[in-house]
Amino acid sequence: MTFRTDADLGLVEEPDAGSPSDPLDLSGLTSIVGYPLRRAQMAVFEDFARRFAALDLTPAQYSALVAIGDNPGRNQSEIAGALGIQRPNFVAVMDELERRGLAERTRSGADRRSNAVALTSAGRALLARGRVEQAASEAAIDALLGPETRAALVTMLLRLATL
Amino acid sequence: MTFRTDADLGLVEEPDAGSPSDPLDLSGLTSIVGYPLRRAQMAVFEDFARRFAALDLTPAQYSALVAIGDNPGRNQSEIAGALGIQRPNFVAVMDELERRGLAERTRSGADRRSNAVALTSAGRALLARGRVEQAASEAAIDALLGPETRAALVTMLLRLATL
DNA sequence: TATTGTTATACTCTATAACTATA
DNA sequence: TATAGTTATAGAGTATAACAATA
Repeated sequence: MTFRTDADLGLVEEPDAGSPSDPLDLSGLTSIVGYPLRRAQMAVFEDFARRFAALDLTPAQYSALVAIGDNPGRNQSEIAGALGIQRPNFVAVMDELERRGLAERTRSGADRRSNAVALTSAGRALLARGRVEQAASEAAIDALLGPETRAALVTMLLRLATL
Repeated sequence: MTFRTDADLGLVEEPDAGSPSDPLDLSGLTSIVGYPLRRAQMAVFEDFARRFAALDLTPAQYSALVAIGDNPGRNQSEIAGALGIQRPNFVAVMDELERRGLAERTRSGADRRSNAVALTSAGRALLARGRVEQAASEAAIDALLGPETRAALVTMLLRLATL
């Protein structure tokens, strides 16, 4: 397995910049991890928004569905903490999921301060549709990078997240 | 060169989650590019904020300094477009850089609608200090991933940004 | 006293419409 | 009419303080 390590992939200018003038020199930015990281995240999240528009799910909502579905019975703080979402901000996420009948909060018997959260059958059904969309998104990235490189990228990003 | 492709790097729970309970199963998220991408960006941008606090520069401000410094005489729209920043939002960035005496707008003679932008000597000096901080940041990532893997990561991210 | 869920709030980032002055 | 810069504004996303209920 080989990786091209020369920075110039013809990405010196935006695809949607619009201006027909000479491309700018962004070599001072494209080589420093943080900048390509931001640009890649913008592209992937735009792709996510397109694919999940029909399901009306934001990244935060989808990640909550996955986390709750794979960890039923946990409380809000645990789910929010694992997702890196502040507890106060997760309240609105749960409010919306509950309003749409996708998830439920039930006052825990053991500790009546906490809400055990779980998916409804509608939530599980929507999550299943989301996983199909997500698989298509990964397939598109596989087509762009190759499956091995995509897997290596995920490993690198998870390690980078420990910085 | 080899890359570990197994997903589990012990990243199933947040370092700062605080809760001493069982770690949650986030395997449904950590394998799908978008989620590790977001977490990595959060970590790298927090690192950036720490390193650049003394220089009082946000990522957007630093990227603007680099882009202007490497492309003197271009106009605002070209710089903003290349950075993926909406033109209206770039006005405030330039306002602040100009207020701090780091950059200047000069009405172009050829087309008096446009502002040619350039760094002042103070801007060039601060940019030089920023590049030193940035090099230290890259060195920290090198220490975490290894230099070859870091370079491969940058290449992958630039390609992913074309999705 | 500490913790869970919650409210309120503020601050940043981002996106769009519309204005002005130039072309 | 079209474009560069600008203003105003609205919507996300994210962060902290403080409160009520419970432990």
